[in-house]
Amino acid sequence: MKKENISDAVIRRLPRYYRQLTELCARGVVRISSHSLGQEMNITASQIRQDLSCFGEFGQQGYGYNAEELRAEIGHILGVDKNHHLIMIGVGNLGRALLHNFPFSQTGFSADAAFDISPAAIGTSINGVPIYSMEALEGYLRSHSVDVVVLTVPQSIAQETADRLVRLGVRGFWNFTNVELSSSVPEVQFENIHFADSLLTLSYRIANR
Amino acid sequence: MKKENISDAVIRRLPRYYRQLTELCARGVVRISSHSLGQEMNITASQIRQDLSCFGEFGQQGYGYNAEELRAEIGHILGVDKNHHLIMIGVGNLGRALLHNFPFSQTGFSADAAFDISPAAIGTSINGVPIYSMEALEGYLRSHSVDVVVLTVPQSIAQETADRLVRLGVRGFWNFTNVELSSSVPEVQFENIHFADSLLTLSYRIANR
DNA sequence: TAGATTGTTAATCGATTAACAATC
DNA sequence: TAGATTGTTAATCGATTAACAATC
Repeated sequence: MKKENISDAVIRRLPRYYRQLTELCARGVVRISSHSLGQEMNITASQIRQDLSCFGEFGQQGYGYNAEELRAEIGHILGVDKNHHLIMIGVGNLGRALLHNFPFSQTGFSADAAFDISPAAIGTSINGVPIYSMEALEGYLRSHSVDVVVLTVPQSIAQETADRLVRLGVRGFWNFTNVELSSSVPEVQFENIHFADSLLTLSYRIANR
Repeated sequence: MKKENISDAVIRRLPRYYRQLTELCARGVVRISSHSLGQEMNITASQIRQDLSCFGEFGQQGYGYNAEELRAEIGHILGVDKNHHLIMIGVGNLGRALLHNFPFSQTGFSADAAFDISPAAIGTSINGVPIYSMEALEGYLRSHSVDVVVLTVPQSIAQETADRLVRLGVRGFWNFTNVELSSSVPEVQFENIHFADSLLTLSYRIANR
């Protein structure tokens, strides 16, 4: 029975399922039960079946799930088969690293452009992604559709940059600025990567294990 | 009343409290109640008081909390006043970006060394952090104490590298490899930054907002 | 058919929120 | 003192786990 409201915890497990199934498929596994998938992932079979039941019925009694099929279904739920358009604001070390290494296309995104204030960077491109000046932002967004902005700008201008982009119609932010961003426009989605928060939880755990 | 077992959810909120309090202190705020802190963070006052009560009593009835004091207490719980030693394995784009930009010292860590296989990189240093060859790892760990290893190596060698380090005594991993690592040594702690998982949850949300 | 495993309902567990006596 | 706010206990809510009828 499909659910209306799906909890954040469920959504955050979906990419893990997808990752595990991708690996199983690569290993040539054709068929997998919730029980054995759970064993591989350290999760109960119940939880897997509950999670999946939020989105539909993908298995078969007495058989389990077809790995390739389930992988495709979860990929579809996550949107890896979409062609989302993405731009990056701020091309420092981290931005460069992402443009060089992150598999945007495998996750359903096409990295179309980057923007920076550095005169040395403007006009060049990284891994095929052209870098424009920050002044070109308005013009670009008028003529291109952008689903997600990767924010890799300095903390000091993070919120104002986000506000500017929201005014231009952007509704999804992948936020690496370590600033808690917010917007008065309710449908705007922020996904934060807070490196420091992550390391601090590790710091706590190594001291209290 | 201090608690024995503290849930992961609580621990993951601590850095956010710390971050918010740091900002409040910078703004010159001296005194803060759980209620007003909660408003700023979109969290209930109850939850804040519950969370803090896991670690001690830091407030005063009728007054609230001294911002600077509470910040210091939470910082202490997280270990920002420790001098943890950290090394990095794999100095690609992402590793470089972290060495250049991440405020290790502000989080209680000293980045002591990095290791890579690239002959061009070995012998150089980044932001004062020397880069050694992977063969030097055993010797280094015999003579230096290392609390956390930042893993920024290719996926294909992630698990074997982790195993090698566990054998050498490492018990904390900050894992950027996008591989689900595990160890048979129970006290080993992994903290994962899975960029793709993060972006995929955003992909889901912009399609289902 | 018999065995296996699903999807779903019910039971349990844990985390969040509310309430309030204690007290600054 | 009166008002405010804590720390903590109790109530609620939601998420995880267990159970099981349905069925491949």
